[in-house]
Amino acid sequence: MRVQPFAIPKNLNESIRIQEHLAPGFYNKLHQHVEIQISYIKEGYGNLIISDSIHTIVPGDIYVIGSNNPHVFKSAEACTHTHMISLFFSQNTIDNVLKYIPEMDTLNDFFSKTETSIKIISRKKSIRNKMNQLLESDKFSRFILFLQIIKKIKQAEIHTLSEFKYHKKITAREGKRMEVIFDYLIKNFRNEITLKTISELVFMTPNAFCRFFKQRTNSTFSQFLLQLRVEYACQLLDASKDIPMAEIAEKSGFNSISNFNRQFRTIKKCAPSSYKTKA
DNA sequence: GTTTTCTCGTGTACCCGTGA
DNA sequence: TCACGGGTACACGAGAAAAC
Repeated sequence: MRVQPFAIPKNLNESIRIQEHLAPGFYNKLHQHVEIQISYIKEGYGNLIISDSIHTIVPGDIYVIGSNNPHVFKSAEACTHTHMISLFFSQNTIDNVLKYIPEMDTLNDFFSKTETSIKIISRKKSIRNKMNQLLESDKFSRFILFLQIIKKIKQAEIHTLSEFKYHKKITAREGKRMEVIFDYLIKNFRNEITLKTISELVFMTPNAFCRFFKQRTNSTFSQFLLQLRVEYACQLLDASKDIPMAEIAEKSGFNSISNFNRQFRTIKKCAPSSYKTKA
């Protein structure tokens, strides 16, 4: 999962870029780009890994990915169809609007919300409608819709996905390592993974690996693995109320139900049984 | 069946040295 | 200067057992 220094293809005569993604799976390469990204998941499910955090994605979700935040949308194994509408724009676009049109100053603090990446909690229906309209609109209408979407996001209740900001540019070499690490973790999190195994995979000593991983993700290897397992357990709990807790623990990669209970409570601030009741 | 407590082994952080 | 390795202390994760 090399962190691609991704360049969003954009014509010189447009300040925003609309992208419709229709494929069996999401674009699964870890990447980062200067442009802010607003994405509406129409179909498909899996996980969004962003900086130091992992989140379950389901149809209807809307995300704002901050500038240069390394991220990847990973489809679930059983997911065979994905549909996502994304909007890309640079901070300059809004700065220019604000500079010349004083009436737009209500958008002034938009960037305070998008310094990091966020998930939209409220006003999703109207944002979804406008994202859908973007596909059939001409350039002028698109820009108006873009401003309306920004305004809706500014008013919406949000959930911050990650507070962590990695200020340095991730190099190709680092990216290649992260690619190997994330791929291995995502494919094997249900099994036992030792620090020795994963550090050998990227030709590092356990000490060097711990430091490398922490510096790039603000999360320790075991914390990250734990998040992956708990998110997967939540998906299982959401999917069925009938699976016994011990089976969910085992399927999520926990060797004991006691450890599963404790770790779940640490991450989700509630016991697995109460999460199941709420789901 | 689920949650909590206790104990032991391992992962992590820190300091310092080395080499590119 | 930066990335990485070695050594080491300690925090914390994981499993067993008990309690609910």
